[in-house]
Amino acid sequence: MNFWLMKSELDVYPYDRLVEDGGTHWDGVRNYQARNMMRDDMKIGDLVLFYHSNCKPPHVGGIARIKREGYPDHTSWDASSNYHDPKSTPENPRWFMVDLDPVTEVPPVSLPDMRVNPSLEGMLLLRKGQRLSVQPVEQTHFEAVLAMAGTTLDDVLKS
DNA sequence: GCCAACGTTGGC
DNA sequence: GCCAACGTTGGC
Repeated sequence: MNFWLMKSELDVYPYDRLVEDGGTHWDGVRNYQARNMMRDDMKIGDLVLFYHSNCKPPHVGGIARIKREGYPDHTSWDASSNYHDPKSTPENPRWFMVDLDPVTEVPPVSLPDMRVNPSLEGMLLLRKGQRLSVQPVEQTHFEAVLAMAGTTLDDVLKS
């Protein structure tokens, strides 16, 4: 199993919405690194730290799970979509997405708290200047974030 | 609102 | 294939 972090702006698509919707397809990612991870590396059952960006403070607010592996992002060839890319077609899709399910909400684990936790040293999220909205997370880091939220991997897997 | 970091675009 | 210009991300 692999572990990931996915960013969502709090006022655009918060974890609450993922719960209300009973899962969602993660459309609109238009970055090649992020695309490659969604298309090639994310597997059903992988766990995701759901990260709220653009809020004070930014924080992990929930855990999600990959429900469906990478497939073409249909919004990329939808001319009426904000995410439209004229270079992407159904025959030759350029962008991919995955489906996510909510697993459990967690008490907010804030970015400043994560920054000062020695067990998170080296975590991609904490690197200066990183902007990737989809990131791999090492299992030790994933578990350390869960510990900060007062839970464990075992508990999450059972929920 | 600022701006550093980074990715993309397009002229050459 | 280089690189300047530009746009975006996202913390602060």
